Amino acid sequence: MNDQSTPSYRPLYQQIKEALVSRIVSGAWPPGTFIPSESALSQEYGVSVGTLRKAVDALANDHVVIRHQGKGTVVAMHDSDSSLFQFFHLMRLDGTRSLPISQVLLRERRSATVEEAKVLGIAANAEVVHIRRIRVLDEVPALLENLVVDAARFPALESEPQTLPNTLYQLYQQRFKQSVAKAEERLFAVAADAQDQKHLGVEVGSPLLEVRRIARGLQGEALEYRVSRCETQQHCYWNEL
Amino acid sequence: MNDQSTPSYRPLYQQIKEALVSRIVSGAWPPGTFIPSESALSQEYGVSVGTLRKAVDALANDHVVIRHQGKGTVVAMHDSDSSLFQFFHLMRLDGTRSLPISQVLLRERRSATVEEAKVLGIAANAEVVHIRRIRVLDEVPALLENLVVDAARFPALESEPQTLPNTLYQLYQQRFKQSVAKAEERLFAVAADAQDQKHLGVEVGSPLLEVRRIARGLQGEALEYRVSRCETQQHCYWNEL
DNA sequence: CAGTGGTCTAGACCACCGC
DNA sequence: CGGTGGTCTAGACCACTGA
Repeated sequence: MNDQSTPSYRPLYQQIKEALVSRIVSGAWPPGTFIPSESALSQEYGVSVGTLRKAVDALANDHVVIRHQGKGTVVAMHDSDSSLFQFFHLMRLDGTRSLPISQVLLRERRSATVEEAKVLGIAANAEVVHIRRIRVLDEVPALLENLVVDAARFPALESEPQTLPNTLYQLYQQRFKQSVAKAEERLFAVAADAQDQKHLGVEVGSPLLEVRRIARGLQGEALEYRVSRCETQQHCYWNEL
Repeated sequence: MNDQSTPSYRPLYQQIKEALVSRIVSGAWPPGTFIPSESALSQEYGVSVGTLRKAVDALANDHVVIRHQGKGTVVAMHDSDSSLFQFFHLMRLDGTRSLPISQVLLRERRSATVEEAKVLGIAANAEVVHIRRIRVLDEVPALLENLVVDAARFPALESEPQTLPNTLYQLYQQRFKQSVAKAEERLFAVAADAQDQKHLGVEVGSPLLEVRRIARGLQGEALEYRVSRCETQQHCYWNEL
């Protein structure tokens, strides 16, 4: 919900939500740390607990923060089971899900294409880091991923760390202080080309599911543009409405 | 009264939410009608306004009900613009969306297949109504839909009404008192067959997006099983994470 | 046990709608 | 103007956690 049409009046809890987000973005509360208790925060901001709760509720709803009754509220990390599957919608035909392991095929720094620059919101000839990898599920190549990020936002990603982790968003968060908070995906059915044949072991021309994802940070900035091609004999893309 | 000392603790607002849902399901508040005001309902249930609000908030979040500040809260109808697109995730490549018009190709009553019976939760040889239609977007055939519903739950749907409306969920709600509240979709990439060629005008073997949807009612019962095949040259499937 | 988040209350005031 | 939902308060008690 994003209407800035009425600058006249803004609910307190929304202002506080944004204040909390910027404190997280600033690095004052790194992922994995517990934020102050609700009563402490309500005193700090000079509002009632109920109002502060509404702000934190909104953050928890956006998966920015995770509540734990009796313990406290922790800034979401991209390695907790709960958030691992937020951006991974492939599942086996029987409904079970697990994360694929990955094998990097290409990793380079180059100029952005027109499309990439537009999606990432960077200058026309700015540099990007391009990673291509294949992801293996149940010992079968399931996904061929191509992703680009702004090289200025992710410095030296083309060479460091030497080996890339399975879950890149975790790396983005820990090494580059960039948390992926939401994403938009557009899905297409496409015909496999020679590259798909080589890496996924499918016939040229056979149908593949192509997922084009724009991953965004806590404040809506585009962080990554990712195009994945997936075989849907063993797996499918799952969605709840 | 609010005693109900349940063995396992359940928050009051959840109990009230369910009470409200069953009143909607029972037909006491048909879609489109305004439910009583929050203060009236809080008195009726003997709880504070805040607690009742939390119940209604949950309903609004599930799109069961729509709030209108200054007017009241209305039971969701499947013809309001806001809910029309809840279950329709196809959009043009430029991001705009509109609803397709439809043309019925087949409409019959027959025995359920094993898969259909399992999905709909009905007996192995129970009867279903099967509707096949083609949906046209921007004057181009975009979707080939096949859907089945339990014939017992939707009596005489195979023949009445004589002409089917564009938005079937509206018909389900108005004529059969069955509101689709949520759905699960599984997406696949498939190769077009002769039937797809005939109706969508694509080459046999060309890639299509297949969407298999289970539509569920207010209390989770499977109402409809729908398999759609879609051309993704002009359109794509859109999702937000 | 003290401290956290989760529920619930009773009331105040504000923004909005329709008459 | 009265009635609706939306915000906010101040405080109580409950359920859960960990030392």
